[in-house]
Amino acid sequence: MRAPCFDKFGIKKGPWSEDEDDKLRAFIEKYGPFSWSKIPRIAGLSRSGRSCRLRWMNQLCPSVKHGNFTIEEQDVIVDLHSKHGNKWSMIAAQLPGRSENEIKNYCHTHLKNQVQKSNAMRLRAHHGHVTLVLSSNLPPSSSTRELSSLNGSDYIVPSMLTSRFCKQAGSFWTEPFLLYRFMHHQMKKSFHHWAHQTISLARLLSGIINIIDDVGASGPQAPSISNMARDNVSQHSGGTHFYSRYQAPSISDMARDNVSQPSGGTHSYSRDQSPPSWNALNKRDSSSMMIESDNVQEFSGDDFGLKDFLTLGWNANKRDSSSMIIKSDNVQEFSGDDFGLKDFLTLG
DNA sequence: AACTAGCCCAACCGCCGGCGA
DNA sequence: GTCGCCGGCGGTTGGGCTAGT
Repeated sequence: MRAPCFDKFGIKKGPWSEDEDDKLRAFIEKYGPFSWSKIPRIAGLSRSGRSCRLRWMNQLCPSVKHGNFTIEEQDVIVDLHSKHGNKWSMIAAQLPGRSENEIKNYCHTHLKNQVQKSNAMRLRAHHGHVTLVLSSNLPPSSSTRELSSLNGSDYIVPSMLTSRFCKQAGSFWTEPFLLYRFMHHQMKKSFHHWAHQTISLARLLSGIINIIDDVGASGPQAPSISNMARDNVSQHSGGTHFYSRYQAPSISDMARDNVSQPSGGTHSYSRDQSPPSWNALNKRDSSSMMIESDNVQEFSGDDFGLKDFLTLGWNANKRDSSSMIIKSDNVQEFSGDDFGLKDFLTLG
């Protein structure tokens, strides 16, 4: 909060005192907000009319609700924002008791944070169901505090699982809020539908949770992303720090170069004809964005299922997220020519 | 315990449109 | 027509607070 001060006209700025609040409240409750420019003088406040208006509208008005947004309110915000953009007053009009400033602040913090953390996903045990929501694509500078926002029931899923949902990711980089809308209104719904309709997959997902839970509870902790950044460690695997010179094309590069997302078994990347290795993909940006498959069951099949994938030594914990959290004791299995992304994708 | 990073949010600011003189 | 005032809107700031190191 800014320290209280007076401008050259003697107008006070900065936080409101209780006394000022009382004066403003008493005045408006008695006379109503008839003229903001006159209120401060008549009410005996050394404030600008605009300041009084803001204070009343955002804090003092009895109809203003304070506290966390409910899930329903969040959904409304996401939906309306996706339709109307930064029309805070319009959004606020649909949320009785919420000021536009509050909604604006909410969007600036929560939604943008979500966008920054956009590429991997996490599984969440939720009312007995499994839901899939986006988790973090955290840059190396991300603080552990950001990571700590994952709650205890969030589990990180190998990024390959996210691929099914990334076909619609093309606009993520140009219109970030679409991502959030997509998260809540398409992905979640889509995943519910998909998970419930695919019995084997549902079993698989349940298995993943159990595996991750077991491993995460007792397994070794992956290094924090901040520590990895500090140590210039690009990837952690089975206790060994990987330093690779190979750089997979970043998603932002792909967006810049207008490279289409690989999809449906035609997995290609025009800037680099050889498919990047799984290892390399995990290094930068959202590897999962580049992994695409229409046939998710291939991950649960006998030839090479996700369960096998996990039991090959993949591990996860609850501290970090996205690919950082997934480590492998057999990472060589998934890199290089012997088992490249292409093979991985075409298995089935 | 001290330090750091960054989240949170109240409050400020500039801009714009409406309206009356 | 235009000038100034006012209120509304959206963007930005800055300091408290807190979790992580």
